Amino acid sequence: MSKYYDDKDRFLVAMDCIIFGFSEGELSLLLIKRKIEPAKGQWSLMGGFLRENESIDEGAKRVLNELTGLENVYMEQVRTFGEVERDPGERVLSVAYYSLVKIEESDQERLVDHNAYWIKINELPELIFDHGQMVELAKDVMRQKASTEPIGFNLLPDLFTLTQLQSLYEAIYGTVLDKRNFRKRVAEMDYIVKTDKIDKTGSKRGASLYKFNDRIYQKHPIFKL
Amino acid sequence: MSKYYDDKDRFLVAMDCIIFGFSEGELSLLLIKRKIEPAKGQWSLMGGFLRENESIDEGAKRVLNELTGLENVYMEQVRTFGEVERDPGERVLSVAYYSLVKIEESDQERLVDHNAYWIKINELPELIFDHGQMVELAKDVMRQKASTEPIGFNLLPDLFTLTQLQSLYEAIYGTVLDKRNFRKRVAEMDYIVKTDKIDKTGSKRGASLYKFNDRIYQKHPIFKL
DNA sequence: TCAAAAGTGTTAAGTTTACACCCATGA
DNA sequence: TCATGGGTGTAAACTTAACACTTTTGA
Repeated sequence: MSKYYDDKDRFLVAMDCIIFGFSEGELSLLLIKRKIEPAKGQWSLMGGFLRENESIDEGAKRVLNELTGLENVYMEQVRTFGEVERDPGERVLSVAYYSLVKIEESDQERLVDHNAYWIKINELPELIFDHGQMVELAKDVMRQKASTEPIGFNLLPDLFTLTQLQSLYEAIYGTVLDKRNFRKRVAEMDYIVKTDKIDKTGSKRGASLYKFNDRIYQKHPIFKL
Repeated sequence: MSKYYDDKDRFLVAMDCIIFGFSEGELSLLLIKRKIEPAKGQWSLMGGFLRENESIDEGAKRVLNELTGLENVYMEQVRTFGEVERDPGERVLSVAYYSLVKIEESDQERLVDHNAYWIKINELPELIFDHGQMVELAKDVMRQKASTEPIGFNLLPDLFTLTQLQSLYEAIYGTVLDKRNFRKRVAEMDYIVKTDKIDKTGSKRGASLYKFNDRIYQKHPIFKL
């Protein structure tokens, strides 16, 4: 099998997932209270080991799917963590991925099985190993990406109000945005399309529901929020 | 040794280096014309395999040092490439790093030993495997970083003229910049310090030499070019 | 009828861009 | 003396930020 590289070291490779969700005006992460060694009882990211027959992107998707049951989720690699002693049990490289999911769509039973909970991003517990570092980096990378590409819609229902959209971006940036300026910019993006549906759950008056149209976006892929 | 992870697959892990240099107003990459299999005779990035006793950052530095003899070089991880068939010989994950070096400082003999050449970035040959993709991504990541953090100075001599600095950023962005606007912005960065030295090699009149003062930068780490 | 969220334009401030000439020197 | 790169300021265009009131409706 190995033609050229027989004498080289080989490594365990894990994928760890920073899973973002959005609800009640706040970003959350899906975290695991570990039921097994090592680090039993402590909080960690969902992770899993890479297999021979899959790419690391596929591996990350498999790990995410195992926990949430979700397919076709937005995922992006953050980077690989490779300190020698990062896992005290044994040397493991870990490729960190972040993903954006709609909280309501994840499979509740699987979350229970894995002892997983949505934790608000401003109330994160201490995490094992270097998972805290992974989360910090993932937040930076996600924020940067979300400001220039329309990935935020992955965190919202297919139909959303402008108030929800603004609240999402306020959570991502950690700032308060001006409603009129925000809506002015949204109005310039013709791929954020107003539907004739009204959401009555958020207010008595009701708010128009919008959707993101990727086909239109692809024609003029300019985004800035 | 392995306490928990006995049944998991293990992988060869390489570090591949996208090595940027700057001369004559152009960015170049240090590329290898391979003398060994696989892909003998083709162009590739400098790479090497990760060892048990080193972190991936250390591994990348070792690989860069082996080729150039340089230490303390600016390096940043780009991301990990992990398609199953990316190396047709055998499955290998590769962590791509880019580095910024001063061309004159690299050890000429080592370059010859490795069959390495500086190739202008607009004249790159086809590269093996997914190295072309790595280069494209590294360019994006480097450009982005160079626009918001003062890493470009790693490509210039310690003393440089404003014309050289402008020419560097023109090469990084692939655009022409306005001389007066450029100098206005440089003047606002008090960590780009004018020395009393004059460079006479670039013009008859002579141009003031400047240096980057990291101590001052750290006090107000704001950079934008 | 009133509380609560939805919706809507204008102006000032700040930032970015465009642009042209004189200077110093060595050949 | 002249060709070459070094060095300098201002005004217009554009972008961003600040700001407050009216509408609708269910309780």
